[in-house]
Amino acid sequence: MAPVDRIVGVVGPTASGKSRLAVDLAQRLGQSEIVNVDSMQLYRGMDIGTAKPTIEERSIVPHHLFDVLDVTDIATVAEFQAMARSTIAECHHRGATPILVGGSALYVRAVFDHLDFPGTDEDVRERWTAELEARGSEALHAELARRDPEAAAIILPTNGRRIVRALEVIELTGEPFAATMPPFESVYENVTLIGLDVPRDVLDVRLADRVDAMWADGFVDEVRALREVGLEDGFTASRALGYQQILAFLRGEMTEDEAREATVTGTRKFARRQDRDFRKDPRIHWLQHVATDLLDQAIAAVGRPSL
RNA sequence: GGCCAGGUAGCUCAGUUGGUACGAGCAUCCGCCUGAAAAGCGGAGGGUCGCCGGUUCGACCCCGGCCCUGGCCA
Repeated sequence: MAPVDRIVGVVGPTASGKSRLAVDLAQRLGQSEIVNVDSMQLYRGMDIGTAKPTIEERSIVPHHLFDVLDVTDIATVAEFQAMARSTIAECHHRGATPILVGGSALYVRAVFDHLDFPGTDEDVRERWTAELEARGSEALHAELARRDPEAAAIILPTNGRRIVRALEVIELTGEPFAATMPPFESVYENVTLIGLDVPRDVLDVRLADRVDAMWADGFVDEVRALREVGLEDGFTASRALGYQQILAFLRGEMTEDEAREATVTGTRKFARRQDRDFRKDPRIHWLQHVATDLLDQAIAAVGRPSL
């Protein structure tokens, strides 16, 4: 009998084999369901470029939070946090173990950690964004220093986006903006986080091969089709790796080859950042992605929850 | 074979009338991140300035020779 309210998380850089391990784990554990924790796999139609599990793979084990947004929708952490937590609650309600899989570090933390996102307001943010464009980040930083010296001391004067968000929160809540991240402490009781460890040189080869494979699978056509339904207007979706570059190619801003190259280097950079981010989380049990007994190790780790 | 341009950081290139390389972008490594986290911001490491010889107090920069790359001419 599965422990009550157990949660498993599988994290790691892109192309490390998370999806595969998750399905294997689900089958071995039984009574398990997979929950996506990837900001771009949220989008309908973004399949090839996000390496989304196929429909067949998803038919083996229940999968949640895939294909829940249109490319014109804006993905936000706060909304994702709510969706993910209620999905976890639903899994537990039906006696299943949710296995969360994803590479978006902040999204992972938003699910597990004590993160409370202050609200947002389109008009307020637009106004500050306009101010940023008109006056520059230095001037806005000075403005922030007047309203919230502590936040201003932490946020760099060059980081326009954080300054705008801080000003927005201060205006909305009337309270100072907490400019630092909380410690790695879970809101849940029984969590096991498994990280897939892939040496960087190995990862580089896998990434390049995977981008080539995506191209061969019709990545460009996928983007072309999504462009017809408004991908370029999608604030977040249009920035996804590969999609961003192919859109530039379709606009004639670069050659197709340059787009592919840029996708490879962009993905490599992203994977390194994911790796660095996850390394900082002391709760993660790291397993070698090539271990022949990877699944056994993962099962063993689940037997010893992180917290 | 002759002429021209060029050989400076891993890559693409700036730069100095001779006085310890002012470098930049990309890459690499690292840090930050609370409603765009496949996004945004920042820091660091890294160069015997093609090779050999000469001139000079001193050369990456001047002179000679050589090697390599690209282009033009034959």
